Amino acid sequence: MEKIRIILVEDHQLVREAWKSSLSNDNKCTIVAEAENVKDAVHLIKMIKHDVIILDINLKNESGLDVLHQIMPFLAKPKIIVVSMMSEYSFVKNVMNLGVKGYVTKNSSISELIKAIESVNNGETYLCQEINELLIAKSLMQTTVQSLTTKEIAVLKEVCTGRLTKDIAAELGVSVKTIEGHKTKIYRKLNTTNIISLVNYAKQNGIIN
Amino acid sequence: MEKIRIILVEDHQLVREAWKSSLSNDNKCTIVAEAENVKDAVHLIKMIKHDVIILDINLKNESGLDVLHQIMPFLAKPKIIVVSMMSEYSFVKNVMNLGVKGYVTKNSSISELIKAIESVNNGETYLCQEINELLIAKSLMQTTVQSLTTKEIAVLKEVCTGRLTKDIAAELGVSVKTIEGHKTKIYRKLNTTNIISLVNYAKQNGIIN
DNA sequence: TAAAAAATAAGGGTAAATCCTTGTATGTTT
DNA sequence: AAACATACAAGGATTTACCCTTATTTTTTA
Repeated sequence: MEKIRIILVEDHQLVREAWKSSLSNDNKCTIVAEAENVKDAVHLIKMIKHDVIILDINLKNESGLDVLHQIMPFLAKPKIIVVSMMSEYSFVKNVMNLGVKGYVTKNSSISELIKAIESVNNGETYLCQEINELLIAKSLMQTTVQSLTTKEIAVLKEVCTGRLTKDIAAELGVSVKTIEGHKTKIYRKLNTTNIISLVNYAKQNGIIN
Repeated sequence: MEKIRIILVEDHQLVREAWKSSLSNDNKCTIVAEAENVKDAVHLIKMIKHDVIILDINLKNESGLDVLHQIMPFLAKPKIIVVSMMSEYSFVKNVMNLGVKGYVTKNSSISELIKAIESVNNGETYLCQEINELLIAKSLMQTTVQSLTTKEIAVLKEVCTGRLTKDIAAELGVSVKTIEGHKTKIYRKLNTTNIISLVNYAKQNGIIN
């Protein structure tokens, strides 16, 4: 039987080596390439024949999301498993909407990762236990946060850098009052009154990294 | 020859299992206990006979620093290796000052982790390549940030939660003007004018997690 | 396609944050 | 011990942020 060919994108060498040894023990798959940054990952994915991509989202100073955005247009039937520390609903949702087929948190076991590889390789979708439970809980509660508009997201991005309102206004070419209005709306939608929560929300939803 | 007995504190099962298999391949050490949260870690460290503790600092919703604070008073000659994503100078410095003997970033290789285990077990101190280079660079540059006072750190902690100045003032039992003064001083010392940088500094220096 | 509902833009008023300055206390150097 | 430096506390003045309201445009829905 053919082994499943895997490209591994993970910045921490310690973790990468460890996974490699665990996966090769399993004997059903083989790692054909490794990358620890966005540039290498995109290059290797385009060049090397593979079945499944395992992609860590939290790369050093970069985001695995960039890898997704850059490679998706080039792949016919992408079989991508995202491995992430994030287990927030909207973050998972956004990632899955990019066409990812598997989502495994770092709290999962090796056996779950292997299950994910096999499922995704067979064309199925796989979510780890933790995320499955999260989605069920979420669909039962339905306390969806009112989603932000394009302008609001643009403003939120700027706010999260710590810029002054007047500078954001200059940057986006509108009045200070307009930006303040957007901010008020953002605060109301996200049901908070402080920047820290805004930054956390932005991080959890992949608006910033 | 006796194997080195290791207690492993790491919240991500995926990483924990992977390390376990890598370390057992090495054949010089054996993992006698594992923990994935502060409470279990402290308990196991007190109860189980061991040589070296491998401690991940970034635990889910908790900090490995708490483990350090809680166990240090109970251990005679603690042989602790911290594994962390953090490679900021002052964070490393603070951790080492708590009596840690080894510091390995997650960018290191398995062989570095094994070297660290052997060194620390022999009573030596071990820093991984990355941190070694960092310390050398730092000692050459000497662009030390003016350190914060006790009050300033207390205020910074509160500021990082997003609380209003007047609430912080009430909490600490001083005037709003006093807290504002502290904030101005903090901004000046850290050479910035926005909260976001403050939060980043606080995170990097283990003031918040 | 007309009506309703948001999104965008901005003014006015108030609360909060920031900076500058002064005073007191505590600690350090020579 | 006197001179100096630094930490802490708080007042005054200005800037910035926040919320409420209104007008115009764009998008949804009936």
